[in-house]
Amino acid sequence: MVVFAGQGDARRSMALLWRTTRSDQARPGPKPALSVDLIVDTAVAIADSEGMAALSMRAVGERLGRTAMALYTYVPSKSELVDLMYDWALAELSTRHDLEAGWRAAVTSWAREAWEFYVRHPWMLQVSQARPVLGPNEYVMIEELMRILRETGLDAGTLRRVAGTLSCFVRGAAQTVAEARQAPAATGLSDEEWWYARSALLTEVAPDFAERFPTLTWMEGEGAYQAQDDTVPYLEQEGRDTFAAGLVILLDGIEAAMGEAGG
Amino acid sequence: MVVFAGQGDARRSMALLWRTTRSDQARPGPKPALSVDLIVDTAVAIADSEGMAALSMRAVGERLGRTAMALYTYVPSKSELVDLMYDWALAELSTRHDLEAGWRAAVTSWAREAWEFYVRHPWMLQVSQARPVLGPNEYVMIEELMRILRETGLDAGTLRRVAGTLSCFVRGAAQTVAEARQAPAATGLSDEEWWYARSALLTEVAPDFAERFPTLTWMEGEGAYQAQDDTVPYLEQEGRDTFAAGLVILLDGIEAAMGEAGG
DNA sequence: CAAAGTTAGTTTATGCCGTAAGGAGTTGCA
DNA sequence: TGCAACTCCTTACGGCATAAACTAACTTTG
Repeated sequence: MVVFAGQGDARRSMALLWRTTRSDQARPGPKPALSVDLIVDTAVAIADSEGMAALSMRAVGERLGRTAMALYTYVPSKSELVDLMYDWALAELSTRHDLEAGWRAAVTSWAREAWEFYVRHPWMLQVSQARPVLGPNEYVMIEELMRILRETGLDAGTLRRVAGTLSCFVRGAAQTVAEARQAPAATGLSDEEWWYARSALLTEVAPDFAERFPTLTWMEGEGAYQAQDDTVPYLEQEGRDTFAAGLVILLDGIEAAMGEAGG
Repeated sequence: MVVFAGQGDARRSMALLWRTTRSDQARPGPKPALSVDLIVDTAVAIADSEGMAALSMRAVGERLGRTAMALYTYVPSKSELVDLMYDWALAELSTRHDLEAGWRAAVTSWAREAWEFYVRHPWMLQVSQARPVLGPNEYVMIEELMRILRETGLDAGTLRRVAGTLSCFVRGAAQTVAEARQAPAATGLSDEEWWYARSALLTEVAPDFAERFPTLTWMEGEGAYQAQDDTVPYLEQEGRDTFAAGLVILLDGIEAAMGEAGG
């Protein structure tokens, strides 16, 4: 019997994720002033508003009027805290998309919701996906997508691949917009200011741009990079636009796969 | 006339990216023992083999037999170094995909190459996409994809959205596999060991798994999560698999869009 | 009721990080 | 010869996660 390194820690972190420990019975020592839930909530608030880079044990502790070390009574390490944040945030996703209007509408609503969720919590995209956290809400999210996709009649293996493709796309599309939103605050420049300054430098540094990049120059001329709506920052418009179009492309592709499989 | 914050730095970083500074003329002071290229090369080597987290100015300096501070003579800051690494690495992508066999084959080869590239340089995926680096090789990469896609006959706006969708998907799919590759080294556990330990804990912590997640349980039973090839780690197989299937789905979706547009 | 044991939270310290500041040594040009 | 420009170093600051040792609060046991 092999005992894997860190298995004891794994047990503790799974217990935290699935909340299987009972803490109602009286225990010696001072009453805890904090709780895991409170710490996770606070950490999520920091990551939402100031980004993952600003999330430190000190910062969380400070918001709660404690030192960084105080948190270690509740949570084994920062990485466990991030795992808890990850699963905790996923709880806000809805679990029952309507299948009345068909799988296409349901997938669309699942994807839109997930996209908005990631844009709202951009730090989620920085948590590694391999070796998933395996918390309850992550399973709920996957189960929900699979439940919808099963309506297509595709076999289980194809379903897994389709779901993976959708997830990759939604995450990727959300990341672009999330980064676009953070950029102005991070650099102190609006999209327009930034682009104005950069494009001036670009013609300075690459005066032969049009010859080197003819297709891009053509697209620029066709107005492919023109803002439609002046009230929304350009990069955000482009991101939303790409997501909407990409989703249709994917759904059409899935329908094609159903046709081939005789679904 | 507004002068934007950081524009002076922006000029220097653009000059570094596009290599428009000449250093051949004699200058006072000791001969530089290092060079921007050498530093960028070394930094890329570290990020490739040990991950972005292991990339520090001290680490780069040490490999070159210098202190961290020595690098600041060549490169203004770590974030500029990362920008240089980003564009430098992109240079290895090929610029002339064959269009003889049609756009589908060309897009497939572009996507495969990009996917392999990102898996080889996973740290690339951690460099923000909004406010792009705007180096020469980044433009080459986009130009090449657009050149291929233009064969579809779609309008410029649609092209932009299709290209964005493809990029999101390729990046997302590559990220999954890149993380899967790093996981065993990071945790000291193979996929199988890890899964074995975790699934034991999972039944402990969620004995009612089958009722809570019926679709996932069904898929498991159908063998959707079964490894096909014992010589390749499971997560990597799944990632490759998803990428291949997703690409076909996307291409079919693009064809559908061409049909609608009468292309 | 007192001693013992457990727990929450603190302070302190270690070894990382990016990088500012200032100094030492090297080189080309006046 | 001297100055200015240049490379590279040491030192230092404030940040980070977290280990270790401590205090103080509380329950349980004798």
